[in-house]
Amino acid sequence: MENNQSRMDSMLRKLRETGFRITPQRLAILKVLAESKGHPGAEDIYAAVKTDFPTTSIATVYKTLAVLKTIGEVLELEFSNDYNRYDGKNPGPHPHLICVKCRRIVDPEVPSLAEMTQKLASESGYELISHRLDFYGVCPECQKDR
Amino acid sequence: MENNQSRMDSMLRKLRETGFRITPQRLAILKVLAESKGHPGAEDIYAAVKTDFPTTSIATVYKTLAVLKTIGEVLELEFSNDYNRYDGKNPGPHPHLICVKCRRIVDPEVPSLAEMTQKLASESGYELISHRLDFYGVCPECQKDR
DNA sequence: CTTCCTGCAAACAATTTGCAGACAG
DNA sequence: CTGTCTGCAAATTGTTTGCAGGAAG
Repeated sequence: MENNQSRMDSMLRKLRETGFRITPQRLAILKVLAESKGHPGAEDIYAAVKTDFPTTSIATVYKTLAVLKTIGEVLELEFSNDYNRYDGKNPGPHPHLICVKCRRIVDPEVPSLAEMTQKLASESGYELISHRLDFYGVCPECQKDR
Repeated sequence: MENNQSRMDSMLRKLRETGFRITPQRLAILKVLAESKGHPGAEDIYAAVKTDFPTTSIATVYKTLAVLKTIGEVLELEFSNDYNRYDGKNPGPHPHLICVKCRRIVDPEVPSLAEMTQKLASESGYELISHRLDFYGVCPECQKDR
Protein backbone atom coordinates (compact mmCIF):
# COMPACT_ATOMS: atom_id res chain seq x y z
CA MET A 1 0.00 0.00 0.00
CA GLU A 2 1.34 3.40 -0.96
CA ASN A 3 1.55 6.05 1.74
CA ASN A 4 -0.51 9.23 1.72
CA GLN A 5 2.19 11.38 0.20
CA SER A 6 2.92 9.07 -2.69
CA ARG A 7 -0.78 8.70 -3.45
CA MET A 8 -1.08 12.46 -3.48
CA ASP A 9 1.89 12.76 -5.82
CA SER A 10 0.62 10.04 -8.06
CA MET A 11 -2.77 11.70 -8.43
CA LEU A 12 -1.21 15.10 -9.07
CA ARG A 13 1.18 13.73 -11.67
CA LYS A 14 -1.62 11.93 -13.47
CA LEU A 15 -3.75 15.07 -13.48
CA ARG A 16 -0.96 17.13 -15.00
CA GLU A 17 -0.10 14.44 -17.53
CA THR A 18 -3.69 14.32 -18.73
CA GLY A 19 -3.95 18.09 -18.96
CA PHE A 20 -6.29 18.77 -16.07
CA ARG A 21 -5.73 21.83 -13.94
CA ILE A 22 -4.64 21.84 -10.33
CA THR A 23 -7.00 24.04 -8.36
CA PRO A 24 -7.11 24.58 -4.61
CA GLN A 25 -10.44 22.72 -4.48
CA ARG A 26 -8.97 19.76 -6.29
CA LEU A 27 -5.95 19.78 -4.02
CA ALA A 28 -8.20 19.69 -0.97
CA ILE A 29 -10.23 16.81 -2.42
CA LEU A 30 -7.11 14.83 -3.32
CA LYS A 31 -5.80 15.34 0.18
CA VAL A 32 -8.98 13.92 1.71
CA LEU A 33 -8.87 10.94 -0.65
CA ALA A 34 -5.18 10.27 -0.05
CA GLU A 35 -5.63 10.39 3.71
CA SER A 36 -8.98 8.66 4.07
CA LYS A 37 -8.80 5.37 5.86
CA GLY A 38 -12.30 4.16 5.07
CA HIS A 39 -14.37 4.37 1.95
CA PRO A 40 -16.03 7.79 2.11
CA GLY A 41 -19.06 8.87 0.12
CA ALA A 42 -19.23 12.12 -1.85
CA GLU A 43 -20.90 13.92 1.07
CA ASP A 44 -18.23 12.67 3.47
CA ILE A 45 -15.55 14.03 1.19
CA TYR A 46 -17.47 17.28 0.83
CA ALA A 47 -17.73 17.66 4.60
CA ALA A 48 -14.03 16.96 5.10
CA VAL A 49 -13.03 19.36 2.32
CA LYS A 50 -15.20 22.14 3.69
CA THR A 51 -13.26 22.33 6.95
CA ASP A 52 -10.15 23.17 4.87
CA PHE A 53 -11.83 25.04 2.12
CA PRO A 54 -15.29 26.25 3.14
CA THR A 55 -16.49 27.59 -0.19
CA THR A 56 -16.22 24.30 -2.06
CA SER A 57 -19.47 22.98 -3.49
CA ILE A 58 -20.73 19.44 -3.72
CA ALA A 59 -20.85 19.75 -7.51
CA THR A 60 -17.11 20.33 -7.57
CA VAL A 61 -16.59 17.23 -5.46
CA TYR A 62 -18.61 15.17 -7.92
CA LYS A 63 -16.87 16.73 -10.90
CA THR A 64 -13.44 16.06 -9.44
CA LEU A 65 -14.41 12.49 -8.63
CA ALA A 66 -15.53 12.08 -12.24
CA VAL A 67 -12.15 13.31 -13.44
CA LEU A 68 -10.31 10.99 -11.08
CA LYS A 69 -12.43 8.08 -12.24
CA THR A 70 -11.57 8.69 -15.88
CA ILE A 71 -7.86 8.81 -15.14
CA GLY A 72 -8.07 5.73 -12.92
CA GLU A 73 -7.04 7.43 -9.71
CA VAL A 74 -10.09 6.62 -7.66
CA LEU A 75 -12.25 3.51 -7.42
CA GLU A 76 -15.97 4.07 -7.30
CA LEU A 77 -18.09 1.55 -5.47
CA GLU A 78 -21.62 1.96 -6.77
CA PHE A 79 -24.68 1.35 -4.66
CA SER A 80 -28.13 2.08 -5.94
CA ASN A 81 -29.68 2.19 -2.45
CA ASP A 82 -26.98 3.81 -0.45
CA TYR A 83 -24.66 6.51 -1.73
CA ASN A 84 -21.55 5.55 -3.69
CA ARG A 85 -18.28 5.11 -1.90
CA TYR A 86 -14.81 6.04 -3.10
CA ASP A 87 -11.40 4.52 -2.61
CA GLY A 88 -8.56 6.87 -3.36
CA LYS A 89 -5.85 4.86 -1.68
CA ASN A 90 -6.19 1.74 -3.75
CA PRO A 91 -7.88 2.67 -7.03
CA GLY A 92 -7.54 -0.70 -8.74
CA PRO A 93 -10.26 -3.33 -8.43
CA HIS A 94 -10.05 -5.31 -5.22
CA PRO A 95 -12.47 -7.14 -2.94
CA HIS A 96 -14.48 -5.41 -0.26
CA LEU A 97 -16.04 -6.68 2.89
CA ILE A 98 -19.14 -4.71 3.76
CA CYS A 99 -20.88 -4.83 7.11
CA VAL A 100 -24.63 -4.77 6.55
CA LYS A 101 -25.19 -3.26 10.00
CA CYS A 102 -22.68 -0.45 10.34
CA ARG A 103 -22.01 -0.12 6.58
CA ARG A 104 -18.28 0.02 7.27
CA ILE A 105 -16.16 -1.27 4.41
CA VAL A 106 -12.78 -2.96 4.75
CA ASP A 107 -10.37 -4.55 2.28
CA PRO A 108 -9.81 -8.24 2.93
CA GLU A 109 -7.07 -10.44 1.50
CA VAL A 110 -8.36 -12.76 -1.20
CA PRO A 111 -5.29 -14.38 -2.74
CA SER A 112 -6.90 -16.71 -5.27
CA LEU A 113 -8.79 -13.93 -7.03
CA ALA A 114 -6.20 -13.00 -9.63
CA GLU A 115 -5.86 -16.59 -10.73
CA MET A 116 -9.64 -16.98 -10.85
CA THR A 117 -9.98 -13.89 -13.03
CA GLN A 118 -7.30 -15.11 -15.39
CA LYS A 119 -9.02 -18.45 -15.79
CA LEU A 120 -12.40 -16.85 -16.45
CA ALA A 121 -10.94 -14.63 -19.16
CA SER A 122 -9.47 -17.54 -21.09
CA GLU A 123 -12.58 -19.69 -20.69
CA SER A 124 -15.20 -17.07 -21.56
CA GLY A 125 -13.43 -15.32 -24.41
CA TYR A 126 -14.22 -11.97 -22.81
CA GLU A 127 -11.65 -9.23 -22.75
CA LEU A 128 -11.80 -8.55 -19.04
CA ILE A 129 -11.41 -4.94 -17.99
CA SER A 130 -12.31 -4.92 -14.37
CA HIS A 131 -14.27 -6.68 -11.71
CA ARG A 132 -16.03 -6.12 -8.48
CA LEU A 133 -16.17 -8.47 -5.56
CA ASP A 134 -18.16 -7.51 -2.50
CA PHE A 135 -18.83 -9.71 0.47
CA TYR A 136 -21.75 -8.79 2.71
CA GLY A 137 -21.81 -9.83 6.30
CA VAL A 138 -21.86 -8.76 9.92
CA CYS A 139 -18.52 -7.61 11.25
CA PRO A 140 -17.19 -8.98 14.54
CA GLU A 141 -17.96 -5.63 16.18
CA CYS A 142 -21.65 -5.68 15.18
CA GLN A 143 -22.02 -9.35 16.09
CA LYS A 144 -21.60 -8.34 19.74
CA ASP A 145 -24.52 -5.98 20.07
CA ARG A 146 -27.69 -7.57 18.83
CA MET B 1 -30.70 -24.91 -13.17
CA GLU B 2 -34.40 -25.30 -12.44
CA ASN B 3 -36.81 -25.11 -15.35
CA ASN B 4 -39.37 -22.37 -15.78
CA GLN B 5 -42.23 -24.33 -14.30
CA SER B 6 -40.41 -25.32 -11.16
CA ARG B 7 -39.19 -21.76 -10.62
CA MET B 8 -42.76 -20.56 -10.99
CA ASP B 9 -43.95 -23.16 -8.48
CA SER B 10 -41.19 -22.38 -6.08
CA MET B 11 -41.99 -18.67 -6.13
CA LEU B 12 -45.69 -19.31 -5.69
CA ARG B 13 -45.16 -21.68 -2.81
CA LYS B 14 -42.86 -19.25 -1.06
CA LEU B 15 -45.37 -16.43 -1.51
CA ARG B 16 -48.17 -18.51 0.00
CA GLU B 17 -45.97 -19.75 2.84
CA THR B 18 -45.07 -16.21 3.77
CA GLY B 19 -48.66 -15.01 3.65
CA PHE B 20 -48.53 -12.89 0.52
CA ARG B 21 -51.48 -12.89 -1.86
CA ILE B 22 -51.48 -14.27 -5.35
CA THR B 23 -52.86 -11.64 -7.70
CA PRO B 24 -53.08 -11.74 -11.48
CA GLN B 25 -50.46 -8.99 -11.66
CA ARG B 26 -48.09 -10.95 -9.48
CA LEU B 27 -48.67 -14.08 -11.53
CA ALA B 28 -47.80 -12.19 -14.70
CA ILE B 29 -44.63 -10.79 -13.13
CA LEU B 30 -43.57 -14.19 -11.81
CA LYS B 31 -44.09 -15.65 -15.25
CA VAL B 32 -41.82 -13.07 -16.84
CA LEU B 33 -39.16 -13.67 -14.21
CA ALA B 34 -39.37 -17.44 -14.47
CA GLU B 35 -39.07 -17.33 -18.23
CA SER B 36 -36.57 -14.54 -18.64
CA LYS B 37 -33.31 -15.66 -20.12
CA GLY B 38 -31.33 -12.52 -19.44
CA HIS B 39 -31.27 -10.18 -16.51
CA PRO B 40 -34.13 -7.76 -17.12
CA GLY B 41 -34.58 -4.39 -15.48
CA ALA B 42 -37.83 -3.26 -13.87
CA GLU B 43 -38.93 -1.49 -17.04
CA ASP B 44 -38.19 -4.58 -19.14
CA ILE B 45 -40.35 -6.64 -16.81
CA TYR B 46 -43.04 -3.98 -16.90
CA ALA B 47 -43.05 -3.97 -20.70
CA ALA B 48 -43.27 -7.77 -20.87
CA VAL B 49 -46.03 -7.91 -18.27
CA LYS B 50 -48.09 -5.28 -20.05
CA THR B 51 -48.48 -7.40 -23.17
CA ASP B 52 -50.21 -10.02 -20.97
CA PHE B 53 -51.85 -7.71 -18.54
CA PRO B 54 -52.06 -4.17 -19.90
CA THR B 55 -53.33 -2.38 -16.81
CA THR B 56 -50.36 -3.25 -14.61
CA SER B 57 -48.40 -0.29 -13.31
CA ILE B 58 -44.68 0.11 -12.83
CA ALA B 59 -45.25 0.64 -9.10
CA THR B 60 -46.73 -2.84 -8.84
CA VAL B 61 -43.70 -4.26 -10.58
CA TYR B 62 -41.41 -2.58 -8.09
CA LYS B 63 -43.56 -3.61 -5.15
CA THR B 64 -43.65 -7.21 -6.30
CA LEU B 65 -39.90 -7.22 -6.84
CA ALA B 66 -39.50 -5.90 -3.30
CA VAL B 67 -41.63 -8.76 -1.98
CA LEU B 68 -39.64 -11.31 -3.97
CA LYS B 69 -36.41 -9.85 -2.68
CA THR B 70 -37.49 -10.20 0.94
CA ILE B 71 -38.48 -13.84 0.46
CA GLY B 72 -35.27 -14.56 -1.46
CA GLU B 73 -36.93 -15.45 -4.75
CA VAL B 74 -35.22 -12.88 -6.89
CA LEU B 75 -31.67 -11.55 -6.98
CA GLU B 76 -31.29 -7.83 -7.42
CA LEU B 77 -28.19 -6.55 -9.13
CA GLU B 78 -27.81 -2.93 -8.15
CA PHE B 79 -26.28 -0.34 -10.40
CA SER B 80 -26.19 3.29 -9.44
CA ASN B 81 -25.67 4.46 -13.02
CA ASP B 82 -27.76 2.09 -15.00
CA TYR B 83 -31.05 0.62 -13.83
CA ASN B 84 -31.04 -2.42 -11.55
CA ARG B 85 -31.31 -5.88 -13.05
CA TYR B 86 -33.15 -8.87 -11.69
CA ASP B 87 -32.48 -12.58 -11.79
CA GLY B 88 -35.51 -14.70 -11.09
CA LYS B 89 -34.12 -17.96 -12.35
CA ASN B 90 -31.18 -18.19 -10.03
CA PRO B 91 -31.92 -16.02 -6.99
CA GLY B 92 -28.88 -16.97 -4.92
CA PRO B 93 -25.64 -15.01 -5.16
CA HIS B 94 -23.54 -16.01 -8.15
CA PRO B 95 -21.00 -14.33 -10.41
CA HIS B 96 -21.97 -12.22 -13.38
CA LEU B 97 -20.12 -11.32 -16.49
CA ILE B 98 -21.19 -7.92 -17.77
CA CYS B 99 -20.37 -6.59 -21.20
CA VAL B 100 -19.54 -2.91 -20.93
CA LYS B 101 -20.60 -2.33 -24.53
CA CYS B 102 -23.92 -4.10 -24.96
CA ARG B 103 -24.69 -4.32 -21.20
CA ARG B 104 -25.70 -7.94 -21.64
CA ILE B 105 -25.19 -10.04 -18.53
CA VAL B 106 -24.39 -13.74 -18.45
CA ASP B 107 -23.64 -16.23 -15.68
CA PRO B 108 -20.17 -17.70 -15.93
CA GLU B 109 -18.84 -20.75 -14.11
CA VAL B 110 -16.48 -19.82 -11.31
CA PRO B 111 -15.80 -23.04 -9.40
CA SER B 112 -13.33 -21.81 -6.78
CA LEU B 113 -15.66 -19.15 -5.43
CA ALA B 114 -17.39 -21.19 -2.73
CA GLU B 115 -14.08 -22.27 -1.30
CA MET B 116 -12.78 -18.71 -1.41
CA THR B 117 -15.84 -17.42 0.45
CA GLN B 118 -15.49 -20.08 3.11
CA LYS B 119 -11.89 -19.18 3.69
CA LEU B 120 -12.62 -15.48 3.95
CA ALA B 121 -15.34 -16.08 6.53
CA SER B 122 -13.05 -18.03 8.84
CA GLU B 123 -10.18 -15.58 8.41
CA SER B 124 -12.11 -12.34 8.84
CA GLY B 125 -14.44 -13.33 11.64
CA TYR B 126 -17.37 -11.92 9.66
CA GLU B 127 -20.64 -13.74 9.53
CA LEU B 128 -21.00 -13.79 5.76
CA ILE B 129 -24.50 -13.40 4.41
CA SER B 130 -24.03 -12.86 0.74
CA HIS B 131 -21.64 -11.65 -1.87
CA ARG B 132 -21.51 -10.11 -5.26
CA LEU B 133 -18.99 -10.83 -7.95
CA ASP B 134 -19.19 -8.96 -11.23
CA PHE B 135 -16.67 -9.13 -14.00
CA TYR B 136 -16.66 -6.31 -16.52
CA GLY B 137 -15.37 -6.84 -20.01
CA VAL B 138 -16.13 -6.87 -23.68
CA CYS B 139 -17.99 -9.93 -24.87
CA PRO B 140 -16.76 -11.87 -27.93
CA GLU B 141 -19.66 -10.46 -29.92
CA CYS B 142 -18.78 -6.82 -29.20
CA GLN B 143 -15.07 -7.42 -29.77
CA LYS B 144 -15.87 -7.92 -33.45
CA ASP B 145 -17.39 -4.56 -34.24
CA ARG B 146 -15.15 -1.77 -33.07
C1' DC C 1 -65.73 -8.75 5.71
C1' DT C 2 -61.01 -7.51 6.49
C1' DT C 3 -56.64 -6.78 5.12
C1' DC C 4 -53.59 -6.53 1.61
C1' DC C 5 -52.88 -5.03 -3.12
C1' DT C 6 -53.20 -1.93 -7.13
C1' DG C 7 -52.58 2.21 -9.85
C1' DC C 8 -51.98 6.88 -10.00
C1' DA C 9 -49.32 10.74 -9.10
C1' DA C 10 -46.37 13.02 -6.26
C1' DA C 11 -42.11 12.57 -3.57
C1' DC C 12 -37.33 11.20 -3.11
C1' DA C 13 -32.37 11.35 -3.14
C1' DA C 14 -28.06 10.90 -5.12
C1' DT C 15 -25.95 12.56 -8.92
C1' DT C 16 -25.56 15.43 -13.07
C1' DT C 17 -25.95 19.50 -15.77
C1' DG C 18 -26.25 24.48 -17.61
C1' DC C 19 -24.58 28.66 -17.07
C1' DA C 20 -22.21 33.00 -15.75
C1' DG C 21 -18.37 34.52 -13.52
C1' DA C 22 -13.60 33.26 -11.70
C1' DC C 23 -8.94 31.77 -12.23
C1' DA C 24 -5.04 28.43 -13.73
C1' DG C 25 -1.58 28.23 -16.85
C1' DC D 1 -5.52 35.98 -22.64
C1' DT D 2 -8.06 31.55 -23.26
C1' DG D 3 -10.18 27.63 -21.99
C1' DT D 4 -11.13 25.15 -18.03
C1' DC D 5 -13.09 25.13 -13.46
C1' DT D 6 -16.26 26.64 -9.80
C1' DG D 7 -20.59 27.29 -7.42
C1' DC D 8 -25.26 27.83 -7.67
C1' DA D 9 -29.61 26.08 -8.65
C1' DA D 10 -32.40 23.48 -11.48
C1' DA D 11 -32.88 19.06 -13.87
C1' DT D 12 -32.58 14.18 -14.10
C1' DT D 13 -33.91 9.44 -13.29
C1' DG D 14 -34.71 5.12 -11.27
C1' DT D 15 -37.14 3.98 -7.43
C1' DT D 16 -40.32 4.64 -3.49
C1' DT D 17 -44.39 6.24 -1.16
C1' DG D 18 -49.25 7.89 0.15
C1' DC D 19 -53.65 7.21 -0.65
C1' DA D 20 -58.32 5.93 -2.27
C1' DG D 21 -60.58 2.36 -4.36
C1' DG D 22 -60.50 -2.76 -5.53
C1' DA D 23 -60.02 -7.58 -4.86
C1' DA D 24 -57.99 -11.89 -2.46
C1' DG D 25 -58.97 -15.09 0.86
